[in-house]
Amino acid sequence: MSNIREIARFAGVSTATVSRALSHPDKVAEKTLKKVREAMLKYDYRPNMMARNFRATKSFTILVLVPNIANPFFSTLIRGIEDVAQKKGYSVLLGDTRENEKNEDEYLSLIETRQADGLIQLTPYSPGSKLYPSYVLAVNAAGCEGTPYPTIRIDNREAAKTAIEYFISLGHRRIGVVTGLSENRHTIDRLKGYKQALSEAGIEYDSQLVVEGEFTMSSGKIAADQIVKMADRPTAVFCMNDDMAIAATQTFKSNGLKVPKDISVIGFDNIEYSKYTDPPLTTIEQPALKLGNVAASKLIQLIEGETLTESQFILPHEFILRQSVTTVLNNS
Amino acid sequence: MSNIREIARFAGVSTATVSRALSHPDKVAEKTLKKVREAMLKYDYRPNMMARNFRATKSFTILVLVPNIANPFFSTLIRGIEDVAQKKGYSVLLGDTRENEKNEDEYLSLIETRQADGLIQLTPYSPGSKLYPSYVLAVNAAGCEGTPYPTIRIDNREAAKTAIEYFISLGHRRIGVVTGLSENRHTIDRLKGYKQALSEAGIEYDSQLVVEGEFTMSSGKIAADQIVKMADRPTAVFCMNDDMAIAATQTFKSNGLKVPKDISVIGFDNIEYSKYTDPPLTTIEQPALKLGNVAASKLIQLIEGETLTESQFILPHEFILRQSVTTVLNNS
DNA sequence: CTGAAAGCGCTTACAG
DNA sequence: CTGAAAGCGCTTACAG
Repeated sequence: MSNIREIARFAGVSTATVSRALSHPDKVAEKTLKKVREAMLKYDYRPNMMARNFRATKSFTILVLVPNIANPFFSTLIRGIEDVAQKKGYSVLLGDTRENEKNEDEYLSLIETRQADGLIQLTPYSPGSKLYPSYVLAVNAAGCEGTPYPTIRIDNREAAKTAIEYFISLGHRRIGVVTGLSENRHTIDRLKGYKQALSEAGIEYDSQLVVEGEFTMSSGKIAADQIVKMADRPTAVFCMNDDMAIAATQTFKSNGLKVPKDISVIGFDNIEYSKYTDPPLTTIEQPALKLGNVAASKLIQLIEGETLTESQFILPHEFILRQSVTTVLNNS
Repeated sequence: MSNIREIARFAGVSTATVSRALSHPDKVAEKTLKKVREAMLKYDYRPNMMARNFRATKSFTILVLVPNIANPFFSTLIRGIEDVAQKKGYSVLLGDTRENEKNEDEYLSLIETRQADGLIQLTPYSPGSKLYPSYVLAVNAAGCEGTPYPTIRIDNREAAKTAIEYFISLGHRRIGVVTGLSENRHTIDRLKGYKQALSEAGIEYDSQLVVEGEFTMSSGKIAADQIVKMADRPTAVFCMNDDMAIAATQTFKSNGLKVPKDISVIGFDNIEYSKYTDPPLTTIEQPALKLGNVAASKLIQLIEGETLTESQFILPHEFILRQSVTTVLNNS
């Protein structure tokens, strides 16, 4: 717990020299450097980063706001953020908002009070619902079309469209969808893709087939229960994330339906669990780690004063074909 | 981006008074308070917490080190930590070590350099493998027997024993176990429970039935593949976490075994996914949220100078009976 | 109740 | 290459 003054005294130099020995060793004479280093070793000196950062008016910390850290898509993404942040000397402050505005505001104050240099927002707001003061740098790692700040994301509309087109190619005409909350931008973008695929195939959009979930497993279960009871049940269901798809699949099965024979399912995210469901889940892969990597590196660029050449970074998604989908039975 | 001096100037008072208006409003005259508050509003003043914390030589930040944030048990636990931390005015710095020592050392330096006031370590080291300098306060939220610092945990040995005893009560005699890495303290404690249950039932311990995993799904799959090929295959398998149990179950099934008819499975943790496997997984619940709550509140107590009355906080676990276990077939 | 002053542990422009 | 000095934005013991 020694400070720079003690080291200076012991090494017989000024505090300025000790500071230089640490930050610009090339500007210090070899002999002096040696003395200083010995003193640091002897007194087990560690620079006080709170002082350093305060002096530099920079916290070297980024704030990550996540709606639900228990969802592996988000936690993997966070891992991607951390990898880059750590490499570049930044720490990650975590804020699990649980989609609660009060929580979120409290976390955001960390930025206003200079405890974080920038923000990576993982909740996709509808544009304008939350505008950040201009001195906050924000990157929306799992963003969506129309966000007011730089965004890293996949093409959600296109990805959803691909899923629906695959159903259609196998003969499905009644295709259900389990969405997130209707105001969620992911929901909006993915729903666009759903509608577009239907329309291009000449299938009429039927709002009865759209069931609102909340991207949680329990909501997936509730949605599936609802679908099971439908008079004219869909033969295929697109769930807007894997958590809901996993819960829905199990719910269908426990209601006596066979997946995919009676009802096909496609998820979204490709979390690791989707590989181990029965049947293994066909899904859309979001490159979670990569999204996090890019988000962190772009945010750090902004923090360090560079300007971004683009404001939308669209990473490729991938259609992951497994066994939860089959051709529609010709029983209609 | 104004500072306390500007506010003082505008309000016509000293910086000391502005500071007091913020931290000890009761010590400031009503009229003065009003002037100061107006100035703060007008200039959109936010105190610089880096300066405040630096001054107080306290970061109001706790560091959480987690081996694998993609595992929902850990991410839920972190949520529990955050809830309490936020309430008490602390921020959570996240360090995903991936069980890599170099990563971990880098994160630990955040404490030595005063960027965090304390540490919650979620990786259960074998005692002595990592000793922290005495000025670091540490709580091992998912700890184990024999850790050298205060620990919040369940009784891992007893929990594992319960699982095995349940198998035995249904007639199982050849009981396999998929462990974590053998040096992991959780592995050690849970293995003790396994052996104890066998021994009390007069069943001989057979090391052939112990397969080492790494608490990951992929390792669970590998372990299951190995079990499937065993000449004298166990009729029941205890997996030391749900991730491995989920992967093992699916691997057994894709190898043509029926779960639980051909092979029974019990997991550990009770992550949400375990409810939606087919069959739903019988498991041991760890109170993840609660573990996090208690860890955070104990650590903050330590940081704030209180002494802990105990050094081991053992929270209750629960046996969760679902459908992945059945009586042994009388085919032997 | 209020202000002048010192100080938290660093860094850096300046002068030598 | 090195040191004296000023300053980052706060807080608090002290005096009034």
